[in-house]
Amino acid sequence: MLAPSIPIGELSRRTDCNIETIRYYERIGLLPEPPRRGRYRRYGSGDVRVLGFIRRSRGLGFTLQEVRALIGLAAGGHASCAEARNLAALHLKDVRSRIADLRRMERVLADAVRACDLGSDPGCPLIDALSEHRA
Amino acid sequence: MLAPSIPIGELSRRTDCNIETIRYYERIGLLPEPPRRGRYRRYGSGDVRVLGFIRRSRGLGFTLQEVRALIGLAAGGHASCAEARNLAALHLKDVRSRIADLRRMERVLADAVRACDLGSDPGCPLIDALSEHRA
DNA sequence: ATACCGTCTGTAGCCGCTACAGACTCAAGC
DNA sequence: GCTTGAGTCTGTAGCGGCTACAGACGGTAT
Repeated sequence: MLAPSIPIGELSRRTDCNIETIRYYERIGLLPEPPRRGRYRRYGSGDVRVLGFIRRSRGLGFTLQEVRALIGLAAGGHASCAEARNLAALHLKDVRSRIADLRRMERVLADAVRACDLGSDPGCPLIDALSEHRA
Repeated sequence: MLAPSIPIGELSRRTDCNIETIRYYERIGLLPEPPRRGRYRRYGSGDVRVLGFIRRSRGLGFTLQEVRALIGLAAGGHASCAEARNLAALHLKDVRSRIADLRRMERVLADAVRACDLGSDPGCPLIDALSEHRA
């Protein structure tokens, strides 16, 4: 095994992850503290893999807590698959409900913008919609 | 005009807005400081309307900055409609791009969960997808 | 009198970063 | 050797939009 030799800047470039974010992940214990050459952190290819894993998980919208769990499951054996699946399924539900929320917003906004463009309304359709109080 | 007589708890109930949030809005200058009876805030029906407006705007995903602008536009005359429309159109774009992001996540997650359920994979499809490094 | 609810202020926490300031290390060029 | 510049370091504070206390006080009902 080669001694870890990747400086933080290069890790940042390779994983497309901000340097500050890398240090943040270390601070909160998501990434292990790497060995140092003098005061400088030095990373190995394992760190590149782990950080890549984290970034891809984040890209799917998992919270850092969930990422923590996923890393644990990834380290564990085959048996973890069911747990990972459940975590993903739960998160998928959440993603879908957020999509539903956004779609509702989209519909109302699009309607309001369209009504504004038509200009047949005496007032402003958007402002009116926001002002109206119908429970 | 009646003297404002609605205590904060009732305003909270009427607008379905947390008491702490109401005070937060006041702190950041989104809601005006109401008159007080002793140390207690007293609100009027105008406040109910404004806070309702704020809550509905938030419900459409507008940021507090945008809400601030919308309130200004609502106070201004008819001429503000075009500006309000543009604000909404801009925000709509943002909502749509967030939907697109979430849909990408949804697709990947759903695929992974499905693959996990099939169980034909030697490893865990989700963990593998997160581990794989293909740029 | 006492219990209880409502309200008050002030502060700190949540998430996931991001953005500094100000110090240092190190290699290359002159 | 001396300077310059890029990279890195620590520590702290900020963002948005709340939310959650603690601990004090007010007003009403029993």
